[in-house]
Amino acid sequence: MQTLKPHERRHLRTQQAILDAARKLLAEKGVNGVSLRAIAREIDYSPAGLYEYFDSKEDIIHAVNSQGHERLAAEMGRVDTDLPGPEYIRGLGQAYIRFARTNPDHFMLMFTTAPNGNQLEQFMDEQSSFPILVSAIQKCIDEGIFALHPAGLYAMTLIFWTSVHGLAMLELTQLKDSGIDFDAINDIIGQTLFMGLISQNPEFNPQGK
Amino acid sequence: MQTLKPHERRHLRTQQAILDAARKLLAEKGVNGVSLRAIAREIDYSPAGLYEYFDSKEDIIHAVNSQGHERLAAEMGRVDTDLPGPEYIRGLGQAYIRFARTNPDHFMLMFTTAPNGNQLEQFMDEQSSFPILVSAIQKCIDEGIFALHPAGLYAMTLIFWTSVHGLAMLELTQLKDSGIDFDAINDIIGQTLFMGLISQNPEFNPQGK
DNA sequence: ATTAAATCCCGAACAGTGTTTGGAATTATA
DNA sequence: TATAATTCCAAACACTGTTCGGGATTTAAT
Repeated sequence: MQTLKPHERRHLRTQQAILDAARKLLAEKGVNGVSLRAIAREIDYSPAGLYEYFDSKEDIIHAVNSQGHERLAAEMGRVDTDLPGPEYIRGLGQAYIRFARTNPDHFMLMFTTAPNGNQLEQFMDEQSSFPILVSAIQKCIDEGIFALHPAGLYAMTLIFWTSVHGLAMLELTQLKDSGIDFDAINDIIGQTLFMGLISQNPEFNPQGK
Repeated sequence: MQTLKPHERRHLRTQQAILDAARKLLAEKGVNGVSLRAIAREIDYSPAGLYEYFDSKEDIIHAVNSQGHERLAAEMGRVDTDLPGPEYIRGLGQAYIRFARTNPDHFMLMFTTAPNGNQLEQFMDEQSSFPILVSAIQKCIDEGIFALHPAGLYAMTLIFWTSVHGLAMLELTQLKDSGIDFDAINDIIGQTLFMGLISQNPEFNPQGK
């Protein structure tokens, strides 16, 4: 009973083909290019045929977003975990922004669609981008660089996440084509947050700059 | 020649009626509720009639967004400018988040639509939210709390803007209904950025906490 | 092997969308 | 008073997500 029946494997494979086509259209034609008819054309189906695999277009989008978060987490997972806490966080932030820059439409879709109930818990709990960032903050605490903030570890993680997320969003929307060096800004923000958290640590106060 | 002709005033008034109807629908029915037919129905026009006042729906949305930025700037303008720099910045951040929370769909639309060429310059230059925040940072510099960062005043402003913007975006999307106290997080972020910038100021290093 | 059931897939249609066209009615200009 | 500009709309077009009905095909049960 461990292995799936043939028609179940085909079903899963077709589902994935639909998601792949949707992601391809998203990258090539933008959000408006992702229509059921375009997806169906891409994989040699009729529009009505897709409803055998997803109940609605919204479900397809949610599934695409879910896999998008997995990809984002995978990118962040490629950062060397042996790096010192500060440099690890920096690497994670760069990976986050690089993902947004490489997949702008996918990133925008992921973070403009409200999650689907349990999708929130999945995002916070499972092997996702947030827990990875949490572990990086914990690492800095373990190394004695940060003190555990009274508001808790998650609050400390949100400090970094909101900052890098806001920067990524603005780069893709309001400040697009502004000529701003977002990588430099990202470093400055990271540096500032760092000094801010270090200065709140009574056990760790290196003199000088 | 200073005063407009009657039909020009009517034209402007109808244009504004279209934008008001669009904003009303946006607030009441969400983004998908803003259709040309719904707008036309709201102001007793036919869908085709709207094209006498705007060339496309995209133009209407851009105009709505432009007025949205004016409203956001107006909200931030109500913060007492006589407050000390730090508290002034805090008030601006709270106004920003409050606007996003009060007009979620409008805020999302404003910051998910790429600006329209000169719309970017208008946003950076005119009496908009960004220059207001810039003045707040300048105030902290004038008060000797911050040192001017080598990357410039705008970069320093971006530090605060991206953080509060990212927090507002996450509150409306990924972390909606998460139960997180975003006002508390906002204070923590502001506090952390503060300590970070102060610690980079050689002229200002108050001992103790 | 034969029957019953589940799955797969699509043509056609429906209500909705933004947009264009052509012309009728109104208003402004000469 | 004649001409031109402006205002407004019914109708149609191409597109969207979705539903329905039924014809194949594949699976499960007898």
